[in-house]
Amino acid sequence: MSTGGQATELWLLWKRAYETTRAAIIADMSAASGLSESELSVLVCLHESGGVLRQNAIAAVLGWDRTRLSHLLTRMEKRDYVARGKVGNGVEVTLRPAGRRTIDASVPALEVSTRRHLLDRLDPGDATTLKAIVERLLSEDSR
Amino acid sequence: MSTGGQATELWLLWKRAYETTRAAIIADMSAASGLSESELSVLVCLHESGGVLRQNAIAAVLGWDRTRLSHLLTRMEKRDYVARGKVGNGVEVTLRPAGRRTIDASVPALEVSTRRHLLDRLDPGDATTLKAIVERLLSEDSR
DNA sequence: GACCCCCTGTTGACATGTCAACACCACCGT
DNA sequence: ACGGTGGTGTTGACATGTCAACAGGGGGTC
Repeated sequence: MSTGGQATELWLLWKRAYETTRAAIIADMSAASGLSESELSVLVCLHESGGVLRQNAIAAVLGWDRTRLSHLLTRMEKRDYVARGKVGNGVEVTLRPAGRRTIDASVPALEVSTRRHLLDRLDPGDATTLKAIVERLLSEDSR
Repeated sequence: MSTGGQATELWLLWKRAYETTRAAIIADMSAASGLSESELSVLVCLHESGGVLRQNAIAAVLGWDRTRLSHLLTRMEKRDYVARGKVGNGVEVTLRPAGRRTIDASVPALEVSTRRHLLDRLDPGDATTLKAIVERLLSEDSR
């Protein structure tokens, strides 16, 4: 039947589990706040940094392409979630009241949703192990 | 600094690790075969099932939306990777020679790539644990 | 058979992401 | 001051995904 090797098999399983979990969390968050996944990511970034960040820094934290962020911020600016201002070389992104209200409401909802779809489905030991594993994957960046 | 709870923190870490790994594997596979991630998924599905599947079944296996698959298959049909034929209620998707050649070449490349970016970065024990964890996430489908 | 309902898939409009080309500014050496 | 170079963002064309509306077959029930 399956001709995939060990590594492929693990990858496909991981992929499917991640995407299933992701879909569930996105659905929750979209219902709770009307935010898309990307918008939420950006707002969480800003929230955790006090509300102001260089566009550059956001892209780095999220591991995103500059272009993608630029397009997204253009859309978010229109909805008045954030403002952009030139700073020397680059651009500074600032959380605006509407964005702050939304993200303040979303952070607790996100914790509830991630707990329900992820943390509560794992044994306490597994949660610890999973965290260790992903941290190792992220740190061994001999990319 | 960060005001996220435990569950959110774990989720964001997992997300970042997954997306980083995914990007690396996609880059490899795109270079090796010219296939996009979605096309590869569909071809792997067909490959593992002997070359013929109901459109319905593909969507179920991949956990995809009907619409997405329909659009993608339309594009893949044009490139002659697959053919579609009506069967009773639904549609049967068949692997065509060009598609078969491509996937036959890609399966070994995928194993190499997933080994390099995922399996080899984990301790043997961690690999086993990760597999167990994702299988649990997938099976406890009290969705 | 006529009707109804569910399952399957398609279509078109729109949202989002990607890619390559470009514009701009800061810094550096001369 | 001048020109070069690298880092930063934007833009437009295109690829891909999502959503809601629709089309049509199968299998019930009467």
